[in-house]
Amino acid sequence: MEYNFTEIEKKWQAYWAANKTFKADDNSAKPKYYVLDMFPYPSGAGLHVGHPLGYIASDIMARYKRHKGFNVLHPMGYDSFGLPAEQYAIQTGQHPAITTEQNIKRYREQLDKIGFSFDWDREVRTSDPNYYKWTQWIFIQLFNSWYNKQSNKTEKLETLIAAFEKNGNKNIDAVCDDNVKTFSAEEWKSFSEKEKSDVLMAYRIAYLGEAYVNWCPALGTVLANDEVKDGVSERGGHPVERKLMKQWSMRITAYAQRLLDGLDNLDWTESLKETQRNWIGRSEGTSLSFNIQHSTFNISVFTTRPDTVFGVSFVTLAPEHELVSEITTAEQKAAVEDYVTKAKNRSERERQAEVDKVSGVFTGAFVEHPFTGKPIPVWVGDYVLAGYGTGAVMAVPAHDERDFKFATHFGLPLPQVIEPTREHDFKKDAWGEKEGKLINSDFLNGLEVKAAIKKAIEEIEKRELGKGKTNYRLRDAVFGRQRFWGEPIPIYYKPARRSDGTLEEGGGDIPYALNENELPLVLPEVDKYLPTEDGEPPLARAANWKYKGEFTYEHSTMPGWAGSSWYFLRYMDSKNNNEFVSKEKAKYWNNVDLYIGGSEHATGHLLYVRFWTKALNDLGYINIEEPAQKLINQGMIQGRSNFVYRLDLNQNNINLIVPKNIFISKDILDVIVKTDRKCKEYEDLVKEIKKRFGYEIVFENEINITKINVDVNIVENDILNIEKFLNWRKEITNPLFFYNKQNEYVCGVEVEKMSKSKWNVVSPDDICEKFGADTLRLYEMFLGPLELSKPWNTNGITGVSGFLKKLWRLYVNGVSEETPTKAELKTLHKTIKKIAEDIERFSFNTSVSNFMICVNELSDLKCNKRAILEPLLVLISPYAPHITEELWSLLGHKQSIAFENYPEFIAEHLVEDNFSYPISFNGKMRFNLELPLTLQVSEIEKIVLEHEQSQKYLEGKQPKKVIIVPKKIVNIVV
RNA sequence: GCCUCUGUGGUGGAAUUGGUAGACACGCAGGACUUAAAAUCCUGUGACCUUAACAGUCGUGCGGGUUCAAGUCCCGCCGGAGGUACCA
Repeated sequence: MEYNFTEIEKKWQAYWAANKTFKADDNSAKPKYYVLDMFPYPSGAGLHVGHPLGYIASDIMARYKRHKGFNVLHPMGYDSFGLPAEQYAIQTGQHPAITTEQNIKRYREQLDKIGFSFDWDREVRTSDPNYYKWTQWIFIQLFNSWYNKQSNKTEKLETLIAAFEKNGNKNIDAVCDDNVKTFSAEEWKSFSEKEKSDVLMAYRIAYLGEAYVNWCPALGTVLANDEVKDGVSERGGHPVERKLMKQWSMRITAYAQRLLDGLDNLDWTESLKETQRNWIGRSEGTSLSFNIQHSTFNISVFTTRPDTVFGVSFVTLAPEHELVSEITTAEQKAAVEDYVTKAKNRSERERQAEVDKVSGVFTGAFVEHPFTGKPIPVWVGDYVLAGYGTGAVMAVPAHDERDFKFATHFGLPLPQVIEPTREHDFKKDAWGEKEGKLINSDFLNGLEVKAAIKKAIEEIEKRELGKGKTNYRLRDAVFGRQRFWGEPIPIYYKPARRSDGTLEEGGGDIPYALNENELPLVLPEVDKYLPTEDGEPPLARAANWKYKGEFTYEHSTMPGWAGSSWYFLRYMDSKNNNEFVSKEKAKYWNNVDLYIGGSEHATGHLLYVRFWTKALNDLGYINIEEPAQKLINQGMIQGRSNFVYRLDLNQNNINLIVPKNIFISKDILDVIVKTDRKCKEYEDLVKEIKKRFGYEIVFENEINITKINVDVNIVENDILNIEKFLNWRKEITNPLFFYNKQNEYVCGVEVEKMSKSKWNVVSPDDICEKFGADTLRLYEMFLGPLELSKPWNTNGITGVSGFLKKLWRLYVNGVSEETPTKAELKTLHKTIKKIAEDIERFSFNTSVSNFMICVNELSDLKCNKRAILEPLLVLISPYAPHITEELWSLLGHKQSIAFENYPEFIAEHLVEDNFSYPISFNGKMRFNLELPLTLQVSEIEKIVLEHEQSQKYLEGKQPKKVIIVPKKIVNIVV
């Protein structure tokens, strides 16, 4: 009987679906195991072979844990809101819901072919109103919450309002906007509705605030920091500007310290944790205030180097700093205004591109040095960022690289206050290291930098010039998107009214959240997916879309990360109509035990999901502090592009009118180029062309070659299939292929990202069709360690498919009930041990190797014993589920193999009487010697030294030292 | 610049705690079966030198070090990948 994978795989996929084999149980006595793949966005291009890599690994874990007696939750769904579908809708007018539906269908078909053990009953889609109802619900909870620094927790807004009513805000220690004024209980009570709303807005976790945002004109929307790479949008690569806008935002900064601390207990890769740490960017320092001469204003700066305070030679403000216009003198006004306007209008990209260019302008104003009282000039420079710290720095050019550049550019003094610990040229460079002794610094003189920092902070605090402070680079996350295809933000606006109920002219609008029972706020229909003529988001086009027919809804939608920030919770209870997740189910499933996905989500999704989890935890809805305990980043599978090389005769050849389609095999071309055409291959080529076309080719300079991408699906092991090639490129007529000695056309190879335009996309469907899903699964694992990026190439796939055939052959002639031999048991139990170790450390590539070794050995032993072959099937079934199910049923079983107990490792089968010792002399292995393990070390030494081979290496000398490690090695030092 | 990871045959990779470097697979070479091909099976395969056979020398990016013993640990350098960057 032949191994017919097509039939087998279809049969078992249907069986699993019909029997709901992988349905997870919410009430089980078994221990739980939650294994999750990062939410895929269903793109129009479908899956390529890189996508399933992580899914296969997680599926192996899921199936393995089922064998191990766990109740496994292994769900899948779609992050189905997003830009590409909307861009497509703009181009075609087709509703994104329709294209999304089609794409999901295609994804599902592709996923089904690979034989994953997902519990599809729990599927979720972020664009489904039944799902986004709860995303909106969570938004409302965050809108109605604030961060209490005293309890270090998110709390409901009622506790804050109650406190305001009692004592005003003077005892409140909250994470809030900087500009909140202090008020008493009486004042609070006297505030109008609008005033109260404005005050509360400064405290809410989800808040409407004015901030500099990343505005992307081409996409017509704002973007979060992690959606901007190198000054352009991550999706589409469009330029991004900084723009002051009123935007819905999330106060993630409140969680900065907890997000940082939480990392220590997570089982994530060090690099991923480092990326998050850098992104959060904690730095400790102090604020320090500088009074402006002849003025009541003062400039507060943030510095991590208060020790260098006596080295301050100027103060720099960000162009956006609010004091710039206040303090600029009349003489400098024109120059400053000019500079500020220019700086503000520069795009992010220009700003980054010109990092090395120093620019700035003097304001004409001076501050007093807080300790010496000396006047210090105030400058404006765009190397100071408005959004970080206070938007102002004290510049210490002798000890800070950036200040140094600025100072040397404008000829400002460079007072030195630290004695470097090694030779240093202050004319060339700043001494930025936190090492050395303080000089020229009054009370800090003689101190080491670290001690000086401490002392300086003490002194600053004592004189009430500032306060020790910790800053974070992390910014609040912009939450509104001026786009159509996203969750509507469940907010409407009421015009402000006075306390007597009359409309306040010009009082603005007050945002209100919808009632929970009014959710979901369904995405309305629009005539076009574009902004309105006055630049309002697409939702403003929706006709008659008003709250209670009267009040305007918020027109921006939520960002892509909203739905994915809590989906791991929804899978636990995906059908719940009353809650986003029930407390009991959240308690049972707790968090994700294994999360697999790409490292590109390090600063986006993985930070946001941790943030939402902490907030929901604080509010008491769940009892989970971190979403995923263990996380693995699977590597990227790159494309492996193939090329053909066309000889270009147009320019350099004296005979101009010759046929164009001459293709040279890569190996021959390499020889020709390397020898500069002084080789037999080139002579042959010239002859061949002459023979075929009647032309003598001559090149004056270099040989001209055009490299052409060729569809990798018509190339096998880098050998071009000529017939398919000509079929693919019908326009090529009368071609000449210049082959190598094997009469083959060898293609060139380059590793690039997998993409349609490079003709290097390989679909898993093709592999499934040609080799079967089990081979695809094994091969993707066999390719190398999961975390490593590697190019896709099918060169070794025959080895894996051969292995499955060999496995099949072990079973198809029937099994015997005889007692297995010692050798057979040894092979089996060796494999059980290895595979268990491999899985526990996620080393799936080595487990495939170990299966091969096992099957090779059993084939050599001609093993057909049920007692060996049955456990082996269970071992392999997580990796190659279809073939093992089939063989399992051929062995007479009526139930699926999926829940069979994992075979137990019995150590005694591996016990050996002898060990083959490698005998080394001076660390060099010379020969092996098989010795009984019962021997004492002294006996081993005696036998080894007396061995005839040893005599040769001893050359009659006495050994200096003999090292014997039992069951490992013998090393003799001569 | 900084941070993280990484460097092993012709190729993908293995070597889990310092203990026989190159498992397993591809490729290649030779052989069996076949009219032939495919499929399958067997043998060999790090480099060098040499042989009838044995044996020998070198070898995990480069240079040092620790150790009886280093792909593995330490120091310095070089290359590759990813992240991040006027964050005061």
